[in-house]
Amino acid sequence: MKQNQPFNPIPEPTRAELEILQVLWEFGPSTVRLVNDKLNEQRDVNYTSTLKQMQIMADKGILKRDESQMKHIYIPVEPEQKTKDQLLNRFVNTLYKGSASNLVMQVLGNTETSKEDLDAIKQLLKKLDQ
Amino acid sequence: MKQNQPFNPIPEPTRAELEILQVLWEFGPSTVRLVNDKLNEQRDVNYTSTLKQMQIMADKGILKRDESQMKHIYIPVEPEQKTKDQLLNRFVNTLYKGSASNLVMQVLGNTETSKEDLDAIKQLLKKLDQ
DNA sequence: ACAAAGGTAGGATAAGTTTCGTACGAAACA
DNA sequence: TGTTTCGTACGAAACTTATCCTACCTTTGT
Repeated sequence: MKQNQPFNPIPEPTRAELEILQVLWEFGPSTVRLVNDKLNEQRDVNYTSTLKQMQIMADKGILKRDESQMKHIYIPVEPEQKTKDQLLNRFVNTLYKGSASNLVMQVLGNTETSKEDLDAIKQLLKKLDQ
Repeated sequence: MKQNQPFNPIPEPTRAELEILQVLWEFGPSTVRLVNDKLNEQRDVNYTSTLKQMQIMADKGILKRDESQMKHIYIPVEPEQKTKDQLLNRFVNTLYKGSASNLVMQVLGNTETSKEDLDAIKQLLKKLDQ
């Protein structure tokens, strides 16, 4: 199997890939079995589908894997936050002309947000003020 | 050409479809020619590609069109805000476990936001406080 | 030792997306 | 009036995404 295209940037994860990343982010480096079990708590997926998907992600350089055991362990190459930043940036750029505050305003305007959350946001704003 | 599947919900726009929607949102109901010209300010696209794409969007029910003139006029079926809400919701759900404030906090933490924007956000927060 | 269970690898396939070539009609114009 | 320009329609092709079947190997347990 081909591995890591080292000179190309890691591509953005697709929808199914994102599902897998969520599991890895939550549970840390994992086997295909664990990931597949978690996915099946939400919807039916065949084991080999998850396997194939994770192999492809390794090919693309999204995941690396430890093959020292028979049960390979998969690990995201990029940290969770970096990937989320990347996705958030594209989202803001394409939908809000790159203006993060436009996005924030829509979020605050259109969803109910808990009091604690609002407080946390206010606090962060204060901190940013200096 | 098949039109409007009236009983199915309008699907989320794909990436290329979103590009087209952006133009229509900015310039209002438009011809394929105009949309294609705008797209070509950013990247090379063949006219018939844009045409085909917009025809497909009409098929899916994302766009409707006025065929009374030879140059058909395409119009988004859903208002801009509704489509953006939809996309935002999916984004928040898949990346931030549905917590809008998680998203907001990341945005505020990770990008430079202008003073005016921050003020606007603070004001909105105040308003939400009541 | 052998069967069952669980693992990886590698197609194959189906569906969706994106792009564009070709055909052909309508309008503009020389 | 004839040609060039501009428009739509249709189909094909290339690519991507997602899923799963089959083959085959390794481990486990009887």
